[in-house]
Amino acid sequence: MSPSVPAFLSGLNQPQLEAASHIHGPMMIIAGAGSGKTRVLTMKIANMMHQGVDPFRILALTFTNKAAKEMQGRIEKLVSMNARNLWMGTFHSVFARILRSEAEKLNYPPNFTIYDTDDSKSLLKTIIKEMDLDDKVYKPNSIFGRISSAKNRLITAKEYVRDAELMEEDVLAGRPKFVQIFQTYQSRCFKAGAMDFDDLLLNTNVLFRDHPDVLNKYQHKFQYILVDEYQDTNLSQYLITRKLSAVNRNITVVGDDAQSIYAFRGADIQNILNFEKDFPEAKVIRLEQNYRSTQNIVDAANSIIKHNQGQLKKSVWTSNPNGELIELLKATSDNEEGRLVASSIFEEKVQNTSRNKDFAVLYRTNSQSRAIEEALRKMNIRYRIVGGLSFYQRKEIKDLMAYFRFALNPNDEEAFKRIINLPKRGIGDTTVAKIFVIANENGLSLWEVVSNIFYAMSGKAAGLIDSFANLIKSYQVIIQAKDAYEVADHIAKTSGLMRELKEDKSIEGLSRLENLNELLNSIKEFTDDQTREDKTLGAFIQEVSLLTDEDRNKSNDDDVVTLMTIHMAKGLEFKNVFVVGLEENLFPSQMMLETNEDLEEERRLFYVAMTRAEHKLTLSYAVTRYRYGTLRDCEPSRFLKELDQSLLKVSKKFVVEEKPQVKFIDQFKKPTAAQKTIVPATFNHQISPDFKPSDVTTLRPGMRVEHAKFGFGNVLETDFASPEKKAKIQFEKAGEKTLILSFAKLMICG
DNA sequence: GCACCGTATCTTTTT
DNA sequence: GATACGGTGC
Repeated sequence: MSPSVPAFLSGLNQPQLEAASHIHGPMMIIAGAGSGKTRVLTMKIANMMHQGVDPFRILALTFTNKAAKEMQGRIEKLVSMNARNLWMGTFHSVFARILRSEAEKLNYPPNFTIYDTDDSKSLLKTIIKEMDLDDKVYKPNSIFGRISSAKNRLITAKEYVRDAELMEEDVLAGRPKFVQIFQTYQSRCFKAGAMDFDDLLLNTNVLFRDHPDVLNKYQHKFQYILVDEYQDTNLSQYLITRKLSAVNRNITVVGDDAQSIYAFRGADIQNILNFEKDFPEAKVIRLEQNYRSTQNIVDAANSIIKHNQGQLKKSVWTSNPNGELIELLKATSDNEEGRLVASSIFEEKVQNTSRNKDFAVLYRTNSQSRAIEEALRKMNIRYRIVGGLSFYQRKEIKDLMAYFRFALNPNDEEAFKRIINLPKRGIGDTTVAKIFVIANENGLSLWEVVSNIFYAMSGKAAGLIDSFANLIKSYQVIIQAKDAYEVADHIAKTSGLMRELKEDKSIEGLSRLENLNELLNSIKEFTDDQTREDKTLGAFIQEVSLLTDEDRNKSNDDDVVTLMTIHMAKGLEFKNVFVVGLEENLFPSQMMLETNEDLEEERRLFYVAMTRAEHKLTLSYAVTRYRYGTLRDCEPSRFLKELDQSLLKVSKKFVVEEKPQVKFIDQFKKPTAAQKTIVPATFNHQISPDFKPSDVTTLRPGMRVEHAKFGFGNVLETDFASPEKKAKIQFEKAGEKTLILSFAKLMICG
């Protein structure tokens, strides 16, 4: 142990302490779910500073910018030092910053635009149209995916053309022109002074490859490098960290191969599996004690993940109490699933005085949020949806931002397309297409054409374009003189965007106007921040273009239920977690059933979802669900069968389908529970004290059984032939039911 | 050039 | 069920 162990490390367990106090040399921390990984990382950085390392020399790559900010705050408290000079953030934001200061080495303007996915796809669409290709064959979505995956493997358009194998693939796949699209896309981005998300990482690699002096500079600047969620790095990110740490070799990577869930965007689990090969002298630490979850939750999660092959050796355990069993809710429809979840939250809140923010509802796809939302709204439970359509993806926000972008970088083709005729100024698609043709044929930039339109065109359209160009020029003048808020406010008011929305009196129009005002407010906050040196609009755009929705959400302590995809939930924890939609073809996703690798990633995703829960985990599935606009039958997820059944408790809760108009009939049918449609109800079956589920394979017609929810009944028939083993049972009170035996807990009486 | 309407396609997940 | 696109009519 080093001579001076700071007091703040005293609360750590042995492996945690080892991880935090060992500063020099490479280290891999294999951190199981809930093992205090963030805490260790925070402590380790704090300890570095405590030992006298200049924060300016530390680079910490985190998964979200928000995580970075929080960590920074905690570090400052621990060492009572200013941690502002720490380089901390996501790969994308840190290297965007570096690329800006080195931009001219790559012949990019320092104020280059960052294209988001929408921009990229829209540009691809334009190119495909211009090339006169069939967009049924060349689908912008899949073209984008292929370009992205090439770039993440560090294959530029130039290299792609030279790769006979890749070209052959394209020919066989019926898209021989792919590489031309790739090349055009790349040169159009470059001409527009724009990088897409993948370019940020790719170009960092190019920068380091072609400019050894620059690489050398950063290798010496960043003497200590820490990478969180290392299992989710792709080749591009992996090479960046390996290059940067090659000199000092002070690299700490933290990760958990069991939580690798980003293969779809190029993450390579081999990066973490091979770390010891890259750094043979690496110290490896395993954090296996889970402090977050109850024994039952940890056991349940372990019972899932053990179905995967090829994991690093690691056994997550906990000394926490057993806690409650994992509850399983079965719903008849997606809407009922929502109501079951909402009423469970309601009940739990009443019984245990829980707060809204103790709950999270996690799902596989964003579209599942709607049913949950509706149910929560009806029960007056406040909630917040994280992700989905993020604030900065909303049309009105993108529109105003496009004005900002275009004024700052008038070669930004995507911004131009958005605003040239918005609000309507009589410049249609034909004219816009003409401008691009003129620019491309004469080797001129977009702005060169637009700002000198009379050299290229005449007539009414030319006049309209000219006045648009003059409007932008007037903005460019103001940008030089005023701060971000003043400029933004001016543009919002004079561009006509706000006027248009003010005239729209519909609910949507109102909320759009509100959103614009919210954007202006956040810009005001930006300029009011006293610690900020650069208050220009350009600085604002740069900061904002890499924020995720979660980063933006500052009102963290709002008392609301959180709704989000499992992907967004990574790294978070909640007292009560609901994982909904556990159905075949939804979770695991239909698209992930082809290969075993894909299926294993889905399983890891389920593992991540389960391990978010501290006290109570509830799973749910629906028997029918609306998909593609029609009601479809669903089968319970295979993951439910993989789960250790002894940890499962099939819920006694149920909700009656809403039938508002036929109440009086309901009263005869179900006198106890039918009126209140939303409040959870139970059959008043008093479960026997010695109730113990029997081995259901011995079940035969005529047997008398007890069910936890439905009470006593007689077996009418059994079906062991179909994959889902079922039994039809006549219950004394609950009526006739067909139960799936792998889920139903039945005790054979007598 | 633009507004309206019918049809097609879609849903994995995110920086 | 929602959006995005293409076609039609003004």
